[in-house]
Amino acid sequence: MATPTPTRKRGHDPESVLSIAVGVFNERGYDGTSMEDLARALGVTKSAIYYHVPGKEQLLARALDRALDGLFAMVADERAASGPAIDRLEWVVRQSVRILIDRLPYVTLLLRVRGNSVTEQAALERRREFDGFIGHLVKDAAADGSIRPDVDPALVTRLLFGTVNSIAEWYQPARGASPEDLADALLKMTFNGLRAAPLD
Amino acid sequence: MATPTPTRKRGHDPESVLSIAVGVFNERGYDGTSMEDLARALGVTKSAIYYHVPGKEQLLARALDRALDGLFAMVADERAASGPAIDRLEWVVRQSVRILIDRLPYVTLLLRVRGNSVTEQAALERRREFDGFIGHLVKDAAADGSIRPDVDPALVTRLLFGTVNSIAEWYQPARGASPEDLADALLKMTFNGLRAAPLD
DNA sequence: CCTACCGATCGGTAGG
DNA sequence: CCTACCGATCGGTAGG
Repeated sequence: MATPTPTRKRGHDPESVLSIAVGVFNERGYDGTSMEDLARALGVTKSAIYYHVPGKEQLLARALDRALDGLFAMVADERAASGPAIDRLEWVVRQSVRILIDRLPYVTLLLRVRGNSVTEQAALERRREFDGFIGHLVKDAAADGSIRPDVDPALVTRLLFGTVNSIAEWYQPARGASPEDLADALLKMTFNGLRAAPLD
Repeated sequence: MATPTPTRKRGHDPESVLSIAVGVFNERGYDGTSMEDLARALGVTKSAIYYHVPGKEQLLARALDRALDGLFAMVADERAASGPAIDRLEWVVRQSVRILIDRLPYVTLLLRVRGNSVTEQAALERRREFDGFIGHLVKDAAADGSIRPDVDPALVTRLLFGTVNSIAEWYQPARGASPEDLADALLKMTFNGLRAAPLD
């Protein structure tokens, strides 16, 4: 016989609480969101939230891990890859766009973290590690001559992933382009340039 | 005889309060900043702040106006200009980078606004107006065939200014590139592409 | 009367 | 999960 599931009248579990909470965090900002705001969004009282999760900062920590775990899983895959650096860079950009859209609310939250708490500082530290990995890849592409030599690789890294990350500012899953189309457009602009090819 | 200047022992005026406050807002987030935080940064008591400014939200409103006024002054200039759309777009990108760096703390704050108050909603509305202006310019460049036809102009607008705005995430005036060098690098990437020209 | 604040506290709300 | 609360702190204001 299966153990009977404890009765949950409204059906809230840690997972649904997290996903709704992250939505509210992204709407009002983490600091701008009170536990009362979350309670309203969940349809329960403020205190009831503490039945499901240990507290506000734990919700943030779990959300940030979702984003970072996705990015680091990709890094692990890339480390096993070979081929020209610019192709690997293109693959990483494509995967980053995919993860950003796949885990949009979590990545959005991550991109807004400023280090106001230990939880945020830990997330920033992992994010810096990810950025360092990208930086190496761009440097490799510069060293083998596959990207233009007249721009500093560190600057390219920042600008390129600034473009990727900016997608989180406006992307709406319901009526947006597919991750693939979006990555195509982004790579056309950043790798080949917006200028129409001269007709000769 | 000159009227004697009123004694200001600590030298705080609305301007210095604003500039210090915006620094703290950007560090901790607007909602994450208490008047007590501001007081500490100013070296006065919390109450003393109200002698200089009407309140926290007024500080935000004034800061956001600094950013938006700069951007709209540029729009006014551009409306008087002529020439190929792609050249005007390049000019606008260059000026946007200049303004972003010139007014870095104010633009940074603007880019983080989510509409949590009437003040923030008004700023978002002005920002959307600016974005609409850029959108038109990109559309003009697409219509006259000076930018590649295989990417949606609305998407180009978002990605291009996503790249520009992302500068606010990391730029440090002290040890950063000049606005001109930064705009050069950004335009090289987005207009001409990162790929090294093939040797033929 | 003024400028430039301070110490204390207002009514409400925060996370827990 | 709710009712009933807490220690503390929130943005803002009182008199001097």
